[in-house]
Amino acid sequence: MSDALDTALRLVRAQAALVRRFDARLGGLHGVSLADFTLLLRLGQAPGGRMRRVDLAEALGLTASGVTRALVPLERIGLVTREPDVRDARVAYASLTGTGRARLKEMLATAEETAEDLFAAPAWGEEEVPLLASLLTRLGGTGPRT
Amino acid sequence: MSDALDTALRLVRAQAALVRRFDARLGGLHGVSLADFTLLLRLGQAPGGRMRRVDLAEALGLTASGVTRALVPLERIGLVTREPDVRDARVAYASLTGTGRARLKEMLATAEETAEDLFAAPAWGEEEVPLLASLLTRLGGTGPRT
DNA sequence: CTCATAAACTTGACTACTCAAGGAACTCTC
DNA sequence: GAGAGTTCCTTGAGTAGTCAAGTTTATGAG
Repeated sequence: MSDALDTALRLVRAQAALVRRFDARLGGLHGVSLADFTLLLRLGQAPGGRMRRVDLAEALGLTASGVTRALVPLERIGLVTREPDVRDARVAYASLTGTGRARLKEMLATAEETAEDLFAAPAWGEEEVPLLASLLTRLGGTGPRT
Repeated sequence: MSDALDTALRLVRAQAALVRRFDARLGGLHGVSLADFTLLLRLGQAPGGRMRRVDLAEALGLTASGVTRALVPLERIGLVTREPDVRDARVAYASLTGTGRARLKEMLATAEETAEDLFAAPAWGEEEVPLLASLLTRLGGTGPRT
């Protein structure tokens, strides 16, 4: 088997393992999945803590319907609310609540810890993590779905 | 956000994009998903083209029930058959059929192509693909579920 | 031999997506 | 100002996995 195919398959396996670690940690401490956390994080980074669902979908690499479904439980537990747009009645913003923002801060600490554990010395050198990040970025997956 | 967390999130996005590319290519040409292909590939690498379902689960990073469900459509389209063990009536081997082996060979060519495209020059240097592979291997995900 | 425990597998109920279709609201052209 | 087309979002149906529970078979201890 070629290096290229081998690398691609390893990437899939590594991601599955990584997601499971994050899900276990975030789920255990905060009751959310990595996908939930990522969504909240993007919202937290957006001005005003709110985004149109369409933009959220693009930022997360999901479809619009995936976002609709992902938001349901987050709205139910009060981390996110739905806000209409004054100008355009088609758009419904997803907006972090106060609770959402507070909980996100705690989740972020957990996620940082988990990530640091994952890339801990001595297995990982100081410069290797950014190196991995730059290689992964070249693989795409950022920006709009094609 | 730390480099570590940023890198972890990039890995998730890169994998999603990669899986979509493989699914599109393999699905279009051979009617299978990347997960199907990976399963068939592992079977193909095993002696006699057959494995116990439990070992297949471990090799793929799935649960036993995931394997049961993944095999159903592959048996239905005749790429894999179920074979009992003579010694132990609990075990049911998953075994590549002749057709399965032939189709796998074609799929492998497609997968290799897709992987080469993904890591094509000039964006990717000769030495960078094995480098990425080695970084990913350090992240684990190979071997038994913990 | 018999009983307890363990291993291999399947099944039901669930989650998290996808795609395709559709409703409602906006915008553009005449 | 009326359609025609486009955008935003939701919904129904389907796929791919999870976990927990159950069945069947094997094994080891007395």
